[in-house]
Amino acid sequence: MLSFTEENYLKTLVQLTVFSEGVEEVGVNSLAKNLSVKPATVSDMLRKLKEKSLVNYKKYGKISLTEEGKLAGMMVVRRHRLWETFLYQKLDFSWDEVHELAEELEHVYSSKLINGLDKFLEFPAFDPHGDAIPNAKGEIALPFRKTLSEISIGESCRIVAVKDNSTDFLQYADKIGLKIQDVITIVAKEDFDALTTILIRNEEFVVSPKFTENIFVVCRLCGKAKGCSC
Amino acid sequence: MLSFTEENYLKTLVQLTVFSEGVEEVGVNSLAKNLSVKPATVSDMLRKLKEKSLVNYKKYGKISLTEEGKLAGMMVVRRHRLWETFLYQKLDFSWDEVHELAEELEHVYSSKLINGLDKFLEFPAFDPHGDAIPNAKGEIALPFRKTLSEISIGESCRIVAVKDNSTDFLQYADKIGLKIQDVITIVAKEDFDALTTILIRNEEFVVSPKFTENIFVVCRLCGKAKGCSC
DNA sequence: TTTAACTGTTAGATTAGTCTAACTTTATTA
DNA sequence: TAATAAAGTTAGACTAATCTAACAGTTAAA
Ligand SMILES: [Mn+2]
Ligand SMILES: [Mn+2]
Ligand SMILES: [Mn+2]
Ligand SMILES: [Mn+2]
Repeated sequence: MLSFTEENYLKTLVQLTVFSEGVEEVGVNSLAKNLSVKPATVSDMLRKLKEKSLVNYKKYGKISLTEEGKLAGMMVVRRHRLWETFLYQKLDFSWDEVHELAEELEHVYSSKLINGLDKFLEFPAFDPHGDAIPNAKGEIALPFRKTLSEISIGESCRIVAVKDNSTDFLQYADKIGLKIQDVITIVAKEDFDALTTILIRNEEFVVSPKFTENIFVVCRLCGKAKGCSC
Repeated sequence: MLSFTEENYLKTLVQLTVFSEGVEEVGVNSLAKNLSVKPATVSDMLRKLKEKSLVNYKKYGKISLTEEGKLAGMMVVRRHRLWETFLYQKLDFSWDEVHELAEELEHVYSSKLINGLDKFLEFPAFDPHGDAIPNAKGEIALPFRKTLSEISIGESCRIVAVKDNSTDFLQYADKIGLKIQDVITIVAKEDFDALTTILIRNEEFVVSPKFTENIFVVCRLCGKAKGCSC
């Protein structure tokens, strides 16, 4: 049995490695920052997680997940995203309200519950933020995606997900009418401060790099992020 | 904010007083037994609950809930029973599977979640075990009910709820085909050991007092437990 | 290559919730 | 009423998760 806290460490490690293209291991400070605890606390906990064969790690070394740890972390992500989908689809929560509650619900462990929920929702592929939901085996389709900040002037793309799940960001996105699957065109971009003018449904908005870096997009025609020849 | 543990103390106090006809206060030992902890632990916790004005209590005295404590305890019961209903109605859990999971889900606090769930389930009045669900204000219709053990030979009654929520008991009830709203007739009862022969849907079963004391019934015609003149 | 900056570890303290063992108060029974 | 039993409290200890402060190891710069 894993405690809430252990599960949070594993989930965060999944986010920091599995979901971070090209990153296989992290340091104590980075993990501590992402968990909002002090490095000393992480050092301690790592001993316990290593004891349970959930992480690969040695003193002063880098941290990575074992297969077992990765699976456990993936299951937390699965539960989180299924609950978000439930709240959004069935209880009429908005996409900026679901994350906080899912942080708690994700720790209620029961395969029967979570697989029942999956079936009840008719096996959704994505959560309300456009993130893929791992299946019962902990497998997930890791998509190649660009961020909106990588798109050039004059080009169009399709929003598939958001990186930031914070209330602030999501409510701002709502305010300018942005939705998953929308098409965005880059109208202009300042070299100086990267302020970008975008076009959504015939309306223009000036947005910051903080915004454009938080939006995942693919080619609006073929759905690919890399090697698209449309 | 109340911790899981504090919520469990309050919920148990509600069960031991509010839901126990004629009982207004309990002792440390009884509370300890019901929470599966030692009396010393309860003594400690009572200081904290008193500090927060959730219980009335003084050293070596009896324990009762304040209005505030009662409301908080009722909300835990509300969450518990709504989750049981959700699992039973929407995720196809059987009535002997829901209790354990609801013990965890009941501690996820969010009015929006719980009132949303209530609405989604179309404001159910009873949980799968026949127990009334408190409303959003913590109010509940406390029914007068007898236990099956109080019914005389030759009389019939209608099952409205079960007292025991344990897997063992509920699976046994399933095995003999017992369901909420069934009509039961007392065929015979031994003075010696209170073994009782009952009739459900034209089948006879011999059951123990442990069983008959765990079944709540009312008059099969008027639905009353007391003062029925049918 | 030596120092400075950064990264990570350890020691000691704290809090919540629990326990056992010893003690105190209240209730019951002889 | 005095002895005994039952109920309840307190002291001291433990675990998990956290912190701060001091220390140690690693990396990068001067
Ligand atoms: Mn989320
Ligand atoms: Mn999400
Ligand atoms: Mn229950
Ligand atoms: Mn129930």
